[in-house]
Amino acid sequence: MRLSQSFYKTLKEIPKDARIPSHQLMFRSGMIQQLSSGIYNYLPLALRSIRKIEKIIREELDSRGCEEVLMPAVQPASLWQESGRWDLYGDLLLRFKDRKGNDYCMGPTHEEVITDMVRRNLKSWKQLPWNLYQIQGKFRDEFRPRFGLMRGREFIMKDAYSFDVDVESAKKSYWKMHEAYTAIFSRCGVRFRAVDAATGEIGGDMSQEFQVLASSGEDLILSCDSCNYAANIEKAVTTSTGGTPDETAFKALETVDTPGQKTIEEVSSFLGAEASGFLKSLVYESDSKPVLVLIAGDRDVNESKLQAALGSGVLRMASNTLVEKTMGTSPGYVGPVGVSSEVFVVADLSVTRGINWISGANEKDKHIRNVNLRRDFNPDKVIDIAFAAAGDSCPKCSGGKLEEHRGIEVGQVFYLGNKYSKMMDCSFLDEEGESQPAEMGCYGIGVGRTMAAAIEQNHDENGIIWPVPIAPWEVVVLPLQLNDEAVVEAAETIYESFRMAGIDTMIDDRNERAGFKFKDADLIGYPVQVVLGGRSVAAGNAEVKFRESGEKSEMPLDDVVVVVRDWILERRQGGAE
RNA sequence: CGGGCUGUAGCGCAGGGGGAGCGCGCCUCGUUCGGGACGAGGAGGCCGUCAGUUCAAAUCUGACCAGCCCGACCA
Repeated sequence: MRLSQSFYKTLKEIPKDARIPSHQLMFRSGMIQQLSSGIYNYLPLALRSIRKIEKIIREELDSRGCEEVLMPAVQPASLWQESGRWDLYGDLLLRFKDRKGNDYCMGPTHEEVITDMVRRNLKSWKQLPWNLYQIQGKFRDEFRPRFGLMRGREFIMKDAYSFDVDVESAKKSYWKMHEAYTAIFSRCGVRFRAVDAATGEIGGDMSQEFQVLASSGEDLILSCDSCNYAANIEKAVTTSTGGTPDETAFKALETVDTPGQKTIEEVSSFLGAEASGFLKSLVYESDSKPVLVLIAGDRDVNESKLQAALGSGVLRMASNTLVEKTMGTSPGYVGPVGVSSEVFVVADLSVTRGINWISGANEKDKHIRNVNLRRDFNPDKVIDIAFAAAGDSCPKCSGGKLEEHRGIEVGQVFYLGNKYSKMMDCSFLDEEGESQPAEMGCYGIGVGRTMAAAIEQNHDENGIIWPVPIAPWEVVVLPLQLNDEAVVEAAETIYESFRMAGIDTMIDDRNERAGFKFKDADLIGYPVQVVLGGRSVAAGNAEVKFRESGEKSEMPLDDVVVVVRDWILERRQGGAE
């Protein structure tokens, strides 16, 4: 392609709405432009990269026996009513009516449609397993779109769904997709980790996210410094830290006045005690029933763990009114001692680690010292409901400590079970002639987000540094003096040779000054720049610059194509560390 | 959905009751030509929309719309 004819425009200044590097660079390099909040045009540069990511996905999935389909972006409400999600999905679902007044939505995901599609065709166990995927635009009316393609409302997603005869083979399908994802992201040239993930409303306990490591990531992940354990903080397990507390060291309960001191911070400084010695007592409302939650003062409640532990549908912090009604005091003075047996009490494992806690006294302006498990309160459940944190012991190996990283979730694999197949009657006859619901899995990859994450991870102050496998163009040829015939001829010859060699090549044939072209080339991030300047060409040479290392080398014009081609071919298959 | 901010040329911004401006970008000419050149000339805006106040509104008031930030939420 000739840059002089290309539909693109670079900007020197950073648009004010772009906050993170990938967004700024995609904007500045002319890859994307915003049409509306969270909705973008993909210009040629961006689309080329996206197509490459899609090609990698297709190759890895097709070679593992998956088949591509394409489902509609617009979906009838009836299917969503059947699965029960028409009411559950909330405002994230963009709904509208057609001319006849029937309800529709823009598909935010395709479990319903695929389940419907499969059930029309599935008769016998002999047909399975199936694994169907598509690459589709999805729409989710995000509360807060941000960071460009990182969290848009309309976005390109690869979603796949597996259908198996039983749990065992469904898990095989799951791990096969896990393997495919590992191959895909390696080939895209990003540094990533597969981490245990929370399963949200769908339930089940088998799900992993593929997280690209980047400081701007929205997700917090924890990984062990000595084994392969890694999990999203939403999911990361904490373990009990102590043995049996020494009951002989229990001291007598003592009520203290703490006028106006409500938060752990306030009370701890008022009493001169560490936050870790406090028993934080929170009242939640789980499916309209109050639950008292106890946790060490230096820990935070992980609501997704709590929700899973309680098996609740809707979980939220109780209103002040409900707290008063349940505990007889306002938030700030709530504690576990003397709680009505009507109230369900859940304690985090951290509560077992210490003795002589300080907690609220269930009386305004008063706290109690020396509160002890079993002697003074008996939780109905003691279970891991805390957020894990950096420095915690690894739940999987002995001696390992957890480290914290930020990540961008680019993919998730999910074992679904038979929730949808049961709800929507997607079943087959097994070997005994019995009707069985299919065991399902679903698997997503954010295609645009993967591209953004790659930029987030691979850039410097001058611009993007594309990994070769997903670079829009692999090489740019830069003739520096268009009025120098030898330069132009050398550039055109090399450009043609690259094209013949199957290298994706751009030639910057614009009549611009050298510095201008260099800046643009660095910004757009071509992995290789072949620079043809008057002096070098006169000496029979070209200069080759590698974007990532910044390394430049002068070489004979005749060698350029072979050297650069070999360098590119070595890297096309990706394989980040 | 709560709290906050912003809408003036393609981008970044200044102005703040009576002439619509600056930088970058764009067009023409000349000089320049290896890290976003310089000079001269030029094109480009219903100052987000609608209403109100006023002799007069980009400017004041109100409503609405849009975008952004913080929070809550999230496959």
